[in-house]
Amino acid sequence: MPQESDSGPVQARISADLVILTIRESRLKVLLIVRGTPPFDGMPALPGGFLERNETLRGTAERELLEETGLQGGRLPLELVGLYSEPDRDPRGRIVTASYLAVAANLDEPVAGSETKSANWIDVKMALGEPLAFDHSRILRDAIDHARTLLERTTIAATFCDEHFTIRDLQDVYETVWDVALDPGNFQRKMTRMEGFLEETGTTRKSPYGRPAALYRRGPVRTLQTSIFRPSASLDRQSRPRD
Amino acid sequence: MPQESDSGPVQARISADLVILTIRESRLKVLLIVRGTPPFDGMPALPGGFLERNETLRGTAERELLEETGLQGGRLPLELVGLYSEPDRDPRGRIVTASYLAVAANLDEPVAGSETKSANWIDVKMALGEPLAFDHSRILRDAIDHARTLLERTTIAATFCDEHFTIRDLQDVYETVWDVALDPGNFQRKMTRMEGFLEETGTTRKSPYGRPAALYRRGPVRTLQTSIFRPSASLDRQSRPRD
DNA sequence: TCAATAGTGTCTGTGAGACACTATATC
DNA sequence: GATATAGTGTCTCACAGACACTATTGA
Repeated sequence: MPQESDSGPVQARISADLVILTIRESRLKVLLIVRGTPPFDGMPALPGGFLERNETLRGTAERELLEETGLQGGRLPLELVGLYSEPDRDPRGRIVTASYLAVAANLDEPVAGSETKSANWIDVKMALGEPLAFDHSRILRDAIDHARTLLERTTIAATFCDEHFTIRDLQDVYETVWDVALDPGNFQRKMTRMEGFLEETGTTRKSPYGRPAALYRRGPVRTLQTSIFRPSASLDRQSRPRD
Repeated sequence: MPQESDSGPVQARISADLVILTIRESRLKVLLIVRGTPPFDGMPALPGGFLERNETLRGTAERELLEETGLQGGRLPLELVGLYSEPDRDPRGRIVTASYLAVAANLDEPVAGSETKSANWIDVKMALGEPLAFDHSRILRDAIDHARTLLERTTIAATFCDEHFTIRDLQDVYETVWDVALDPGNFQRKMTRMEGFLEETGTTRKSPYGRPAALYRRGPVRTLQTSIFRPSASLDRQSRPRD
């Protein structure tokens, strides 16, 4: 039986941490800040902030996203991924954290906040390989997994692109996030036949070489009824290794 | 600009509310308690409890599940569904609630706790039609949606069944939760060909009439790579934001 | 012309759904 | 025998993947 002091309801501070993903130079990047205050002073961490009096936790995440990237979170899909509540996960005291996933088109360099030494887009593979503050390595890992699944079941891939994008742009998103190679012909057909994913703009975009590609914008559909197949999901399906 | 008293970090109590689903008499049921204390005294509500000093929020949910049903939550899939953090959602003060989904085989009648007038299995369609305490109607709705999706992508359907079950039992789960009719022959083939979902027991179970059915137990696989197709009966949901 | 990228045609294998059929039980 | 439930065979259609082909641009 636990001691009296070890049980009973507890107050806590609640924070929202953000995993903001984008693609730059065909690499999946995550926005990491470098902490400027203890604990973990000088270590990379996910951006985040505490729940305030008159907001929801999603509001906290949107506010933080705006501060870090200038993006209006209300217009982006902000996905709840996980909840982290281990009693000793934060040396400052009892802090429960929700993680939100945001996916953005190629953005300008972020700016460091007041309590932050710097803010940078870090290659995800690199970010997963180095130690992060708190339990942020785990939070990041969970969010990446979540993003990969969202690509199968939703149209979120389009939010990695600019407002007007080509089908090849979209294919790059899938290939980068899943780290696989897809057949351009089959991908083309799949996307154009999928009702509501894409809307034609009637315009094209020139390439330095080759035939200009048709430009699309994101269609109204958000969830797919028939999921986009993801190759090499530990199955005997042959997928060419990438590069 | 907000007033000074309206902003700034805030402490909160955190609770885990449970949506415990089971199937009784081919109907999807949810465990609802009737509150015995204000606020919402006498109203039906989801069971739940507050985060305590030395536990995770999942631990809170498992403790509550054990108290309400006698089930060891650690051995059941307990799925985080949503997070509810509107500032005025609870008249007692700032309370942030996480909802967890639990799916159980046909259980005995639950017993009422100390602050609870009664606890009962309620038909889900009925529970969605009557007012519940707090924002529990929304929490319940979100959890049902989540359960329907989990049936497509995981083997959670088996947790609605007893340890040994027939393929027809499993089909009943899908039909009840999705509210559709499936072809028995095709369902049979689909399940038996799906690697790792089912394990043969070598035994059969007699029916009052007809050929005895082979009994299976749940296999090791938890997530499906190829989702079980859900007839497009009620695919009316677009992604609703959860806080 | 060639090289490069966009996009289409077409074949093949797999799997879902429809539904007829066989198998095994009770009455 | 009839009836009910379990389970299989088989046909068709749709779609994913492989890959050859056409289309449209710049050099």
